[in-house]
Amino acid sequence: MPIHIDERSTTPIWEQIVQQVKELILKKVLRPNDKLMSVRELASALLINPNTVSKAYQELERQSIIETRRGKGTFVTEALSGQGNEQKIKEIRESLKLLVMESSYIGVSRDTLVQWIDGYLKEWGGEDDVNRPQSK
Amino acid sequence: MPIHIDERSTTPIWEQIVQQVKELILKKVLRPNDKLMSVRELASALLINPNTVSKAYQELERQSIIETRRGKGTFVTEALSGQGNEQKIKEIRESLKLLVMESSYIGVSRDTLVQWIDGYLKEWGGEDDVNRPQSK
Amino acid sequence: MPIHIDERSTTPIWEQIVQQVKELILKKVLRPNDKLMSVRELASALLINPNTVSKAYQELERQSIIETRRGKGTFVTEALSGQGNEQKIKEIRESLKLLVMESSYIGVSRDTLVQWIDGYLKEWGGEDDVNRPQSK
Amino acid sequence: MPIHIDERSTTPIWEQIVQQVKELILKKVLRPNDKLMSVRELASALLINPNTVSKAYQELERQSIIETRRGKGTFVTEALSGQGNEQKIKEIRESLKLLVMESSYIGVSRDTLVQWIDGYLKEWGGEDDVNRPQSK
DNA sequence: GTGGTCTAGACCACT
DNA sequence: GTGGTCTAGACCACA
Repeated sequence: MPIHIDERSTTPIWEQIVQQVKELILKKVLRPNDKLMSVRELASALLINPNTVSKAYQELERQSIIETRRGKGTFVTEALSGQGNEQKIKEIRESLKLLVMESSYIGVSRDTLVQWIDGYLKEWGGEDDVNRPQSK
Repeated sequence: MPIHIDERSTTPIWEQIVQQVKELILKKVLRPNDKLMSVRELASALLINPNTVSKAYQELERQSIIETRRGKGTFVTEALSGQGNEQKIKEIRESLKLLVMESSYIGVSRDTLVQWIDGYLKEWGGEDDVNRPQSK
Repeated sequence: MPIHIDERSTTPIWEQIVQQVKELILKKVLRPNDKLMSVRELASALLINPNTVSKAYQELERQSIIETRRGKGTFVTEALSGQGNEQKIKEIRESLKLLVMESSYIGVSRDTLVQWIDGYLKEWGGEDDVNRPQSK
Repeated sequence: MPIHIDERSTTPIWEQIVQQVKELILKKVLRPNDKLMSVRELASALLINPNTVSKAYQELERQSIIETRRGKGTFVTEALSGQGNEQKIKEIRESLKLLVMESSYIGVSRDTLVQWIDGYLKEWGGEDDVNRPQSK
């Protein structure tokens, strides 16, 4: 569970953790029912405040990506909901819009963007529906 | 120059203004040498503090997107240089990565993303007609 | 971290701070990873508004001279990259031109100018000793 | 008397005029007792407000670089004072300090600076004491 | 505790 | 009229 923090980054540490856990799951380094490091373990490993890790875990739980089983620890949830969270989609579209705008300004072409997207998807496992193992 | 602020959003007001001005330029509603609303005008139109507008304008100027002429007002810059800002590209790639991650989780396919991108680019298209009518 | 403000000067306070911080770094009074005074501390020390200090710090960060770590404070950046900023060079040449013009008018010779330059460079010299004593 | 204004520049127009007049004198395009264009002439030539030209001329007069002879016009003064205006010297030293600081940051060497200085002096007429014709 | 954002209102230089 | 700067004081997220 290799997570590393960039202290300089402007994105909050707890958010960096959230993002990296998600990435580890997409990359299948972490799989459903795998146990995460405890809050204290991870905090001391990263040399940060346990509160910060806790906040990250809470956010991940809120997104139903992990779940805590009392007395046992924190685990990756079984199935990742592919339910079209409308709110989330809106956010993604908004982010994408800004991203395409910025790309336009500095001269990054459409095709380059698409290439980058494909690059990431390939890196994380190829199949188009990696995130919905039960369907199909 | 229709700008509107989302008070609830977590992104700072000044940044919302920056983004929307950029969008207006991409959409060619604002064209090179066009005058922006004055700091005071825009501030009272949006019911926000002039300082906030000022900060937005200063950031836009820093990015060479607009320029202020003393005592005259603020204007859209002549040409948008496509200088390959490496730092900026890094940021875009990072954002894109997160965005693709989120998309995977929520079940948004690669093709949908590409469609969205093409949609935005088309919307800002290259036509040279002044103030494209929103209808059509 | 001795900074002092000239209230009479026409150059903005925030810019005076920027300049003096830069000077302190060149003089090696401040070194990479050193922590700057907090916005509030410096503001109350200088009897100015925290916003003004903040603006100075933000400008220094924009120039990659310092960096802020959330909730921790503001620190001197590791390495000063000598990236050949063309725009900046143009500005320097312009300033230098004016300066030489003024010098000519007032009867300051070329050699005097060169002496002054050497004086400054020597003052900020390359020695690696921490906090060079002003005495000696 | 070729003067041109950069509307985009952040330095005030009146100051641009002051600088360029000084430069023209150093370059000997304008010589002692030469008549300057009238305020109105110059203003309409530059498409700017006469007040702005007036302000520039006032500043030049304040520095004893030009003088107005009532009913006759404005003229370049006879001899340029080489008196070591202490205040002015202080200002020059301060500017030079900042300039050298900035140069250090972006990696412009001492020798480059000296070359630039020599370049300007040569451009304006070579002799070291161009500005004090009466001595020697 | 840290820095980031915003408001309210003031003054200034430039045109 | 324009934008730039500063003050006073408030609230927020982050650690």
